[in-house]
Amino acid sequence: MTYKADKAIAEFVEQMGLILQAEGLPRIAGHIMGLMIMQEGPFSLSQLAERLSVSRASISTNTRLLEDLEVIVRTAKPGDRQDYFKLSPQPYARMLRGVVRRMRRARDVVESTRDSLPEGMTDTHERLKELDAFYEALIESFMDVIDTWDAERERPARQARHGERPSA
Amino acid sequence: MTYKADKAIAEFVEQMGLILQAEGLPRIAGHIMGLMIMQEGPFSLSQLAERLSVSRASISTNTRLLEDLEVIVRTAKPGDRQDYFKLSPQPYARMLRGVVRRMRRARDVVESTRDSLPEGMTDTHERLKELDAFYEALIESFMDVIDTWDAERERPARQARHGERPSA
DNA sequence: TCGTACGTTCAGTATTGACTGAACAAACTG
DNA sequence: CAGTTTGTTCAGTCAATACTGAACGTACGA
Repeated sequence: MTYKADKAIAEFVEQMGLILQAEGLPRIAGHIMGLMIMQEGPFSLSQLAERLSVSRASISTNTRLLEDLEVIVRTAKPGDRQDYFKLSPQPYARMLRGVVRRMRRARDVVESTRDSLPEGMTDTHERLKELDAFYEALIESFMDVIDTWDAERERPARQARHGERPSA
Repeated sequence: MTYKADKAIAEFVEQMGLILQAEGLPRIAGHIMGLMIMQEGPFSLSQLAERLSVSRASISTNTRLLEDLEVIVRTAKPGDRQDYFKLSPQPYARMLRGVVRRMRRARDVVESTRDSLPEGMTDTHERLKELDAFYEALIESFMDVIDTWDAERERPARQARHGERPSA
């Protein structure tokens, strides 16, 4: 019944490509992430290139991107010169941190605009304050989700921790 | 001191263009939104085109886009055949609803993949469950923010409600 | 009914950026 | 040392899409 598994993997990889693309990331980054969710890995750069049928150059740039986003980590196997990649622990929470950073920048724009506003534009001031408050609420809400996830991680685990190869 | 105001408006319009663009929307949509935050309006299609120095065609498509996102509303002035546009009440909360919709679709992908998974891939199943839970938490968190904003609106106001011109 | 103003849509253009292949640098193997 | 393997980077290509100008349909006014 490996056929069903392969089909499910292929479809999910494709879909994650589209989902990540909708978030403004390269499609291949989504493919990599999707594959790693479906199969634990770790995968070498060449393995990823072959598995996803894309150039090693693309894999290189996209793994670096995902590494910057802290979604994946680069690991090494003893006695092997290749770099290996796998999902980092709590990859989604880490990714969310990046979103929060972007949102803080947007909020900063709003605030600096508000500060540079001449007197008398009280109505504009009010609208900017509303937008500022909205960003604030959103950021705080995100942080809550992240914290919850991190707390989950702290609990040292009644099950095996993610990211450990099973001995079998 | 109108110079300072104009400069602040121009800069904010530009920045909102970049911010919206980073969210995957057309830059001009950001310009429109930015202008409407800085100046209450309402603006006619032609006014927007001239004010932002872009074609009326672009304004037409982008106002329709923002209208679909429920960020702006189309209004009419008695005795004037032109369409006028202004920010809708709670524009940001409404925009957030769209994000939630997108996220629900992503979550659906995860769930349907999980359902179509053959027996034995317990590890994969686990990771998909984690992603599913993450989406769930995020969606719920968003909904909270939206509800808070809506509740704020319900309260008929100790202050002037947004979107109403103050008499002063 | 003709003329005008308005908004939409469509074909074409330009820009952005994802992806590739090739050249390259560094680290290992013989 | 020469030869391989591995990852990165860069120039070039291709596809997606934002934006424009023009043509169109519609509704209003004389």
